Amino acid sequence: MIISIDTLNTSPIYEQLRDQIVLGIAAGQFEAGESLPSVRRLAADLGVNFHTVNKSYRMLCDEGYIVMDRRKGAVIAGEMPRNEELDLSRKLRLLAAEAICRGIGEDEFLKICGKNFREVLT
Amino acid sequence: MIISIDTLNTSPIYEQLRDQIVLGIAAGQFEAGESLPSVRRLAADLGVNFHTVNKSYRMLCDEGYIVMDRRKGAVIAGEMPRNEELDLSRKLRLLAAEAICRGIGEDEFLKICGKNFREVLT
Amino acid sequence: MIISIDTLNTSPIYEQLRDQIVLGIAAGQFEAGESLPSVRRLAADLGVNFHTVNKSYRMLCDEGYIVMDRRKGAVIAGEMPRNEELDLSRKLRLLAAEAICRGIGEDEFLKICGKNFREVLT
Amino acid sequence: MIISIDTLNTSPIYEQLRDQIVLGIAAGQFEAGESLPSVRRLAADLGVNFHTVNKSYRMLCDEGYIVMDRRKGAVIAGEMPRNEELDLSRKLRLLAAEAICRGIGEDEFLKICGKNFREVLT
DNA sequence: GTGGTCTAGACCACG
DNA sequence: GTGGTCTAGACCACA
Repeated sequence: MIISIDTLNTSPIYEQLRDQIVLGIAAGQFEAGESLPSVRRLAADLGVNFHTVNKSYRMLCDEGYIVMDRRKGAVIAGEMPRNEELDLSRKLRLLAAEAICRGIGEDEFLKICGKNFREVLT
Repeated sequence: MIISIDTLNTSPIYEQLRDQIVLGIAAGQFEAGESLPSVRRLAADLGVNFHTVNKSYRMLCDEGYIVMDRRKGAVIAGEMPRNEELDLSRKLRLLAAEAICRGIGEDEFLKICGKNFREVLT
Repeated sequence: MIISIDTLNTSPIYEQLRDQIVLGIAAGQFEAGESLPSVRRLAADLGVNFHTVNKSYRMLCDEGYIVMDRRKGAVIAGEMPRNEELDLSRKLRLLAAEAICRGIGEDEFLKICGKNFREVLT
Repeated sequence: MIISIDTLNTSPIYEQLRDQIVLGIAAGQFEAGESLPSVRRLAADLGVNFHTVNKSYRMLCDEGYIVMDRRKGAVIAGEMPRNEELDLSRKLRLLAAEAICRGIGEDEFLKICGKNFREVLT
């Protein structure tokens, strides 16, 4: 899996990392139980400090995407909890509002949603 | 329109403000050409620093939601540009990925999208 | 409130800090809503790095003892969740086992528990 | 006796092992003078490094739970010293503090203590 | 002035 | 060789 950092992006590196790994998991590029590269390894590869990668992993761990195994390092979680729908809804409403302000109707909005959903899987 | 800020929330106040105003515009609580409260007025009402409100207004202005008028202050824009689809898509893909990781399929995802779209309008 | 660090103690500084603050809250030395010293302030007072104090505060925050307020910094939480009984029980069973191995019976164990409970409040 | 280790657990394996053996001794699953499995045997059974088991045994030895016999290996100690009350009290105070913060009173705390004490013996 | 981010590098615990 | 802890210091975002 290819992970890249955009230094021009305003969002912090650890968040970019976290997002790309989530996208990778969703795309099926990682199997459940598979190990991610070690924090120091990935940090070296990306040319960032290992604390930064560590923070991403910690975040993914808190969110249930990965599990820190004492021996295998960071491992893709098997089953992920479904509780966080509230936050998904909150974010979706904001995106919907931005779309509405730009004159996008429900049908078109759903079409965009579907298109992006499928793009994740490719 | 009711705006509430949460200092416990991790997202900055100016962003919370900006988001709620966007939601308000989408819900039709403001007409095009209508004025928002003055920076100082809103700041006083919310009990926040007026620099904070100022930053929100500047943000909304940069994004095309409002225009700053020397006399009428912040005014809801008439027509808003549709350019930012790239960012909409980027955010949607991330939300889709998070949903996929939690076992939500395309149909259910679209149902959630539709539900939240309609909730904005109420 | 007096916080001290024992460099001879094997447990990490951030944990010692966390524990002492929990003891302080239980003893009523902090009111709900009261602010803790800023991370950098406390770090300077204790002669440790601010990241270390930061970690303690983050931990206390995750556990619900404090809340990070964007303006007031770290604030003692009003109501704390009661969910963590499982961990309390697990730890208690281990302590009980150690006591049993040393020939301490239930009555004496409970007497020790009560004594220490009351000592926290003083 | 059934010993299970959890590599996802944040506490080190040697400590998990040590804790479970202490619980086993308290529950009467070992007689004084009885031998524990050899370091290599237990390590193989659990699928862990034998250094890890070794460290647990050394720990138990230092604490007086077992004695290392050149022929019989690790043997459950006959009489265990009662000195460590200080540490017991320190840990109990912390648990009491956590309980107090969550609104648990002395009576309820003692009830929980008693319940867990008895559970160790079963 | 507050916390957040990031870097850099040291030492230790663990397995 | 892995992650965890701690230090030190820089810069930025926020209010």
